[in-house]
Amino acid sequence: MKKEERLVTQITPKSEDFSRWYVDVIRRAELADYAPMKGMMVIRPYGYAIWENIQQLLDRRIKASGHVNAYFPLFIPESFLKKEMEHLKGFAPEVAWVTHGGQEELEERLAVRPTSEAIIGAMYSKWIQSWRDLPILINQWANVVRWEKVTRPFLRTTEFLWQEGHTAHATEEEAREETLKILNLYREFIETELAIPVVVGKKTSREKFAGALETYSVEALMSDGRALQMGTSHHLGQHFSRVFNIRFEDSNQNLQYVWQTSWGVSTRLIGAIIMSHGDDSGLRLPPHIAPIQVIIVPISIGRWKETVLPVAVDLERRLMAAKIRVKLDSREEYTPGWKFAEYEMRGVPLRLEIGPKDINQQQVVLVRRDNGEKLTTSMDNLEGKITNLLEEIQKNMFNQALEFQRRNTHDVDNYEDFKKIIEDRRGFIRAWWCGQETCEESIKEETAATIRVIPLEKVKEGKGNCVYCGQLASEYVYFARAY
RNA sequence: CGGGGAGUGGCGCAGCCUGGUUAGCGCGCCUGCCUUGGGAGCAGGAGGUCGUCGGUUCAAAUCCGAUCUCCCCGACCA
Repeated sequence: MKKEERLVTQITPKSEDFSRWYVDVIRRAELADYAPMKGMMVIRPYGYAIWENIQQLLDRRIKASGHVNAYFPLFIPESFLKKEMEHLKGFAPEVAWVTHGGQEELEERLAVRPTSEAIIGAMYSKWIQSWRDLPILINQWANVVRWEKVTRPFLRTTEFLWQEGHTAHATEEEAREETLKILNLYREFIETELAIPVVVGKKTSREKFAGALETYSVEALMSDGRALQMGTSHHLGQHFSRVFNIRFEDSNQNLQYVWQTSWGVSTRLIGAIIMSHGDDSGLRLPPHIAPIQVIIVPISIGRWKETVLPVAVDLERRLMAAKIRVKLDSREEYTPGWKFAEYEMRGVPLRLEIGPKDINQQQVVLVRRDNGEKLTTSMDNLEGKITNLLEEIQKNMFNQALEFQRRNTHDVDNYEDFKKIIEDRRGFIRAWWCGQETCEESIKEETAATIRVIPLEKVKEGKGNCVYCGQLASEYVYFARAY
């Protein structure tokens, strides 16, 4: 959209200042607001509705793959957290502690969970005795607290909402299979429902979760060229089962430690939706998760209340019956033009305009948020047409994002190009890496880019020279500056 | 946590350097009239202990100190 045509003027243009644009969108679209405590935000109804849709669509998948939901305590005794040292070290700097109960000082401090491996591990040791008790496939929807130094709405807040899955298995193979199964579930969910293309793969040991054997992640490229980790799936090995003593007797009467996994996605996904799809006019929401999929704006001219409004009400009823999330904005105090701009900013995928002219012709005007296309269509089988159109918008948004990701993924074979691209254009950079942490570290220091993933699906076969040290390398990996 | 910038009605800002009596402007909000196919117009009106705490002074939005919060750039994380 050209500058002079911009109707949404309360938002800083994306090209001018991405960070301000991001915060403007969040506040103007009323997704969230800053709370009076550092790093904390209130998720407002419109933003929470998006989260509820995300929850619903993901929860369905989690359950369909054999998991069940449960709820564990918010507090974790310090001694539990201390059992796995690597885990403790990873989280210690950002744990909030409860030291008093009312006036009385506690015997033992309680951590406000930064994640629940410890408390869940402690419970699993009580629940698991036999191979017949396995696998345990539990998920919980919860809030966690991490005292981060730098915060940003949805991307990194002191408290955030997420789901965390925690499973226990009899064998390592089974645990690894579960880890990858969830990784794929996340990929499919994010691409299908959030319309965000991702790359999936394994984290380097430097980037893996504190206490995990292996960490896998789902990464996406935001429209400013920086990468965002959208979800992680960890193969925990037996680290936690050994310290929490989670043992079972197998069918050969041998006592064994279980193999575990944990995995999660958070309200950060909302940040990813904003940054992947948003434009200068504000949000663009994929239809699958949009709280309002269709906004009906009656054109209020003359005796519109007697002529236009009843038809609009009827259309709303019809679309609702067809399970479309529709809203009719019949407020008199705002002009149609104002409403057009307002719902564009809020990212509503489809606008339905209906005025006196349309009623004479038995038609409506539909305007797509994804590409601005305006089409006139008859009212016959409008439910069916809109249902199809929403699906088309969903797919188109994914394709637009995929096209962006492709254009901003660069294969490089020398460090000079690497530095130049990271500096000028950002995006994903794919290059050979020798596997040494020193190269990874040096690249990070010199370019601020990190290895996002070692992709599961090989991009290139064979071997090449490490982009940093030049030694023979067998991993072709994704680099990017990340959030 | 280091470097830079900023907090003034709901939002965006001016005023501060060079203290001075009723703290302005645009948008928004309220009332009325009139309008309504891309954020209408006119008239009237409400709303601010100038982030917070302390200090200097006859006098502080303005000067000094502390503190909190936000934004940007760097080291850690969903």
